[in-house]
Amino acid sequence: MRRFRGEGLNKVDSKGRVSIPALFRRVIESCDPGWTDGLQPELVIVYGDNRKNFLECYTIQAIDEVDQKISDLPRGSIQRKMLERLFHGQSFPTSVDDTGRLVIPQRLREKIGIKAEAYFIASGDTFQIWNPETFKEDQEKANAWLQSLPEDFDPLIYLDASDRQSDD
Amino acid sequence: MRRFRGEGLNKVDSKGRVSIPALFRRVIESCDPGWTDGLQPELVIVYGDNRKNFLECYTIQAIDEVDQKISDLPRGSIQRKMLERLFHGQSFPTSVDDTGRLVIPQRLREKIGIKAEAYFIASGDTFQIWNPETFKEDQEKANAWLQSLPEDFDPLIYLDASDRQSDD
DNA sequence: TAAATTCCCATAAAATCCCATTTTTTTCTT
DNA sequence: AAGAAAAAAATGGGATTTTATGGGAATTTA
Repeated sequence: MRRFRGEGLNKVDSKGRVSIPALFRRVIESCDPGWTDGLQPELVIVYGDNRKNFLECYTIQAIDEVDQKISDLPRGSIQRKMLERLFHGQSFPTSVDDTGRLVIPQRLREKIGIKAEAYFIASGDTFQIWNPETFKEDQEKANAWLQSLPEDFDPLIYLDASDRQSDD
Repeated sequence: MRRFRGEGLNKVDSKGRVSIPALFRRVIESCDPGWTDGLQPELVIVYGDNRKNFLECYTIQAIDEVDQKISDLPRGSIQRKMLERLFHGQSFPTSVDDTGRLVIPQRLREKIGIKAEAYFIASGDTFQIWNPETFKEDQEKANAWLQSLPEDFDPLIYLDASDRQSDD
């Protein structure tokens, strides 16, 4: 499973078009089982969680995994209903055009307050699209929190804390 | 099996006509084995479950699967009778017209309280048609529930809860 | 024959496609 | 190592196509 890595700031034009950082495109392509050179690689934008002020972009492989897990949940359960709404209803399937751009529909741009520029940041097997201002604020909060920690604190300690009982 | 994805709000005119979101049409077409370019793709509206205040729309493939499962049940069983009534009796076969619209009969519009607008939302291999107001209320309940959870709660945790017992 | 339904056509807005230009990055050459 | 050439990435704009929607005529239904 290839992972996204990196960040980028690109312009959004009046039609909502924005270039996807080239490195991200390589991942989107390789994680779309139906993609082959010349085609437009597909992806899915999930936007329904109101507590998040960014768009979360899933590769086809990543969203397929989510879909599979959802269908493993009991029919009629509240969890399943909620996740179906979020991932099936409040999501937008789209593709990367032949110039490497994505079109973010008006409604989604408004939702996260994007106007002239969009900030991209990798997040494991998804990447996020933010209003640059919003991201900056969020980042400052994160920095403040880091600052509150002892001088010699190393975030990597979290890694050792998570027991190596995993399943991958 | 192609899945529906996305949502949309469209106008309903005095004749009961309403555009089906274009992305949904692609799925309806590809899931109708008898469909070919130029024809009107078919689908089935199931409306009998009184606990649900929306219409559930099945592709031909999806309804065929349901029919198959029903016919696997023992004849005369209460379960079979109930499902036959719901899916065979209280359902309405129809098709998408050449302008991408569906006609919702008067009776069904009244059942779910649709007047000037209809809200569409994907739900796996079916999609639902709601009165926009009704959906909003329902969604607010879901949001309230989300809000009641810890700040950093991630709905995805439900996914991980379902054991990695899969077969892929 | 009145009401409802279907068919046909029209149009504005939005989304998509196609092509061109500018920037940036990489490669090649001296 | 500097500069030139080439390749890749980012961006801009116009033309074309698709959507969503409205309305009237023809047809069917009750």
